[in-house]
Amino acid sequence: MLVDELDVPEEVREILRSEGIEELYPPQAEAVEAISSGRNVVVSIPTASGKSLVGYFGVLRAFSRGMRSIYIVPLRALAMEKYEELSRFGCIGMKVALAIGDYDVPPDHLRGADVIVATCEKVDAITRVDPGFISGIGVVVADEIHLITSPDRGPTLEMVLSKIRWLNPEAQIIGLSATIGNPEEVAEWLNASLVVSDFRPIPLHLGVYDGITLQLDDGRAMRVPRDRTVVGNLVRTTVEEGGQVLIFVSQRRHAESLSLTIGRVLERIIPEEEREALREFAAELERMGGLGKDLAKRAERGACFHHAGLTNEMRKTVENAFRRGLLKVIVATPTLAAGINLPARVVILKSFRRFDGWSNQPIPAWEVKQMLGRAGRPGYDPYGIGVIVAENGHWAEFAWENYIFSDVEPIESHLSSPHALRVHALSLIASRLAWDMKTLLRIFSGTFFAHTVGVDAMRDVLEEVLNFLADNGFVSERGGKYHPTPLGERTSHLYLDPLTVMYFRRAYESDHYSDFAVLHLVSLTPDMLPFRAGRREIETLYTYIAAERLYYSTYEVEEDAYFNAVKTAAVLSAWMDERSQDEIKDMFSVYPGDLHGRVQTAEWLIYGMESIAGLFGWRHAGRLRDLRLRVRHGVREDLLPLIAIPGVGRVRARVLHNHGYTDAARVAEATPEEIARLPGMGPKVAKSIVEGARKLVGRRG
DNA sequence: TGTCATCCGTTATAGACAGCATGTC
DNA sequence: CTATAACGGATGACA
Repeated sequence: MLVDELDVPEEVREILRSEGIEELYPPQAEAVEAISSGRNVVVSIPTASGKSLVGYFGVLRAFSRGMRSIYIVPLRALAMEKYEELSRFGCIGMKVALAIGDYDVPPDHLRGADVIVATCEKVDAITRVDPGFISGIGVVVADEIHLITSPDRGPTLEMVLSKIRWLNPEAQIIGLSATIGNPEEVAEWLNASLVVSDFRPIPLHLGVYDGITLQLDDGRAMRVPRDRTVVGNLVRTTVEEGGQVLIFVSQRRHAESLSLTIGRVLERIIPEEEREALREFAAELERMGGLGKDLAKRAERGACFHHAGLTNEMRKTVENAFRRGLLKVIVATPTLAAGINLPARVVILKSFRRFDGWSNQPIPAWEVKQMLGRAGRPGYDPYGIGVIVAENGHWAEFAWENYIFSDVEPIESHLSSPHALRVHALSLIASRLAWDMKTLLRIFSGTFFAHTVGVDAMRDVLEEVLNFLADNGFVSERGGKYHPTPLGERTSHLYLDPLTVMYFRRAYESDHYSDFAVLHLVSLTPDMLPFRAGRREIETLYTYIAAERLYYSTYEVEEDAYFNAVKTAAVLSAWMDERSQDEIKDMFSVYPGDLHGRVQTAEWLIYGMESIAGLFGWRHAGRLRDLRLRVRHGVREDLLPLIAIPGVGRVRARVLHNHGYTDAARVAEATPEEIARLPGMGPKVAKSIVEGARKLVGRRG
């Protein structure tokens, strides 16, 4: 099918042609045809074979027929990517909105949008507050629908789709998936046409490297001597031929050390004219400080590491340099596997076993396919090569058998877990979509779980969960009918796990207050992933326990969890004590990216705690606001009056404070020239800060 | 007695969604 | 195929 035949506005066809797309790939064409029938569609095709375009077609077709659509993705970074790509079609008058935790567009903005790109949790949150929202939606694209199989987040995706079908059976569902073992089951569940294909626009060769021979699945074999890093020569050959390499490892430390050693391999083969650009790029990273320096050291030689400990800025910088072809190698942890689109000619899976808390387990085949599937850069590479590194003959055989010559696992639902049912049963009752066992089961019977396992299998857990919710005041029960209590309603709207609220209650029932105790409490809840306290660290953490009166004692909680929460609270305290990211890394071995993530979670939970405290008439509720702002901005108490000024964060606020500008009013009285004389403030910044302060003070009256 | 090499036991291990109201250095 | 690499303390050789 040619782009010219595509049933979309001519402007859209022009945009596609301008990107070099003249003709659809066969599976794309098949999917487009299926979507045009108006039926639900499940598309299961390999990574990097143009799935997004299929989703975009669904969205565009909806728009041209006057319907609104939702594009559901699993990651915020993906949401931004899709948002940007869809925004290109703005010329046809289609309004695109982005709805994710951080960048929430106000609901009335969402109402005016034709397409909403959102994470599945966000869609869930919207339907909780306003179930009627769904009725105006014509098309729902569920990208990466295989994520249903994820134990922690899969149930949400499954419930979101089930709720949409329940509330709006007319909505067309388009499920996009990488290759999975049981696409038929998914299609059956959604009553959808199925498009399955293993077509790849750029041929992909898979192989296994044992340190001696690179054996490919088409029979070719090459002798590649191993170097100290095992894969050094593989990398060198590829880069010499003008390709780029993506290496996946299972530990951050490995990513950092391997990228350093690989750099020595590259050093000799990168031409002089590229080195200058690399030095510039390294200087850019260097300026970011901390980890940026580690990156810079490697960047000069054309290799970098990539993991979730990096700040978003560093991640994006590294990704862009790779995309521009400047960076030759990225050594990454699985962050990059499921994330944004970043192909390379050669993808090497350096270690396919990952520690799961018990032992080093082989990772599932679908993850391996997702990583290796990134091999082959459209427009640059004639082919892609995906290499699995095996330490010995045994593991080589394992790789061939389980990863190359075998099908990927079927996806399965984990909706019947107590955690998932607790959260989703409450949300259904809170949004008044269900009010008794019968109505709950009716909605749950539309889920993938019910389709594959049967709804009866969740009955017992559901009953337990309902008792839990009733016993603890989240719902009230009379004659088998459940009503949400104000507590249940707040819990659901705040998107909190009821168990988290059970932890909050310990504080509400206490007359005691301390910032540290609240941080510890928040870190104990199931909604926070705490930092891990090392064996050695625990000793030092006793200092905090001795100095602070916490809401829980060591005897009430599992020991590890207890100390992890103490460490998390200690890190957040250090952040609020205006320690720099470098200091925090030295003190606690916590990376900036991780810190930022926990800060955000803590802020959300403190907000939740603050907003529920009223229901319990907690005397100390008011103190949570200051704590939340301090966590958010990473400042001591005395800076709170300053960080309200636009353009002022923890650093500038401290500078202002040190020079006698202790609140917004004093800043407002200053002249921009005075402020500009302070260290680190340019005339431009000074002007905007003073203006911001004046506006702020003026608004207060 | 001080320094360095080696051995051996110990230790740590990937990722990332959500509320609300607006903007870091 | 039951991890494993890096780290840190202890020990011992040697000057």
